[in-house]
Amino acid sequence: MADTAIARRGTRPSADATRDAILTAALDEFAERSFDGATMRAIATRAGVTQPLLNYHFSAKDELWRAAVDRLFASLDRVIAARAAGLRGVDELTATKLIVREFVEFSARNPQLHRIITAESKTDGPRLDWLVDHHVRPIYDATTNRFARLTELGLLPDVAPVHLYYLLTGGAATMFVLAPECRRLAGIDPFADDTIAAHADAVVALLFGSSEPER
Amino acid sequence: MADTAIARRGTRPSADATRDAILTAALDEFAERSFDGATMRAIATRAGVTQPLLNYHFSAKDELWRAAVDRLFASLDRVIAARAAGLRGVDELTATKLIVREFVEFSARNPQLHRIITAESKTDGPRLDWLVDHHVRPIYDATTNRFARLTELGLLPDVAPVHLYYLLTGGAATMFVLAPECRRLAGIDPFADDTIAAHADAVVALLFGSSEPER
DNA sequence: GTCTATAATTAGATAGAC
DNA sequence: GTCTATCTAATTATAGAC
Repeated sequence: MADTAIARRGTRPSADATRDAILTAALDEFAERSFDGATMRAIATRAGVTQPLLNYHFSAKDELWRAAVDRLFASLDRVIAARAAGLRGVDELTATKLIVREFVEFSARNPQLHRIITAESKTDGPRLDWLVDHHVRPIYDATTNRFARLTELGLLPDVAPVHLYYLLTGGAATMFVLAPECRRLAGIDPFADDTIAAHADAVVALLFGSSEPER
Repeated sequence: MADTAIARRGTRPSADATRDAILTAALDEFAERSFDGATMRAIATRAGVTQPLLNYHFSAKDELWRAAVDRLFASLDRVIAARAAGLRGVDELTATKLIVREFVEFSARNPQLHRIITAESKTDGPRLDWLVDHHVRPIYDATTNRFARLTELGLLPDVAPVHLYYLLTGGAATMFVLAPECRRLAGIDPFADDTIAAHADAVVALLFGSSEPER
């Protein structure tokens, strides 16, 4: 991050803000319409600039996609690392429950994360290769290692970690990924604070069999 | 189904088989690449016909999409109805566990179902309207009514049905929707028979707290 | 019914002025 | 850095022969 700031020294003052606006617009468009459905023109309009300017800041559509995804995962990593750092000394089961809650909350505040993962992970291709190698694998390894330790301690049902991983990520994120559907079906706003908290309660209760949320 | 057969009486013998091949190809393409990413040419090639023939059988791209989705949901409805019919007289908890297992199995054998739902339910639009009105709402209502009854009997944790619905559908389907990712991360084939069975076990165990699969 | 050929539209990317 | 104008390629859909 310091690197890029240094690398971009000498650019005009507005450039960084423009780059940022483009990345935000790109993330939303890619998440809502998937890679093929998102057009460079739509992203430009959403960012309040003209379309060729995107090709000035990012040489091609898929480079823009990678930059937007990088920023999103950096945000996730920052949030989870900060939460974990505040839990040193706490027993592993309680720490895991609280990290899971943080993950549910992040999934709700940033539905783009799982929308993009889902869109790209359905089919093999260069974007999936990149996504797994650069971002998903470290998260998967850390999560399944944690589950394996808890299962060994008898604190989780004896289920292979890969199943727990997809139960957790799918169960936590789907209501927010499918927010427009959820609004129609249930008549509720999944992004309301109390709905997010209730969903976090439900995820933790089903995974760990506890009905008492801890904070 | 009898209706369409009657309505199409008089067509040449090969027409029905061609229509069917097109629908199968369309479902796979739409599921893998989403609506915008799927091209009529790719569908035609996969079906072994030329592109303009799709516009002969289906007037436009989104009519083809609807026809393919209709056939898939008809298959789901048939499978679940058959399973439920075989469970008359069985107590509701056991029946629900077995229907959930059937649903997990169907999600594995037909990952197109949740791939298409996910792609379309991220954004409001005419295809989501149609999808919810014609297919998802009846399933949602039946599922949440069942959950509400079981919760009232104390057989499910006291969690609002909408949360259970998204925990179930997301938890059951995600591993199969993201099969290419899962292969890379865990090095396993999620579509292997024993993996599907293990995932069904895990879903039932976490939802209903039972570790003994029933059949 | 199914094909070949093609029209009309829209996409991503580049050239060049300011 | 950001714009206007435009190129090339690819898309859906239609016309018309067989």
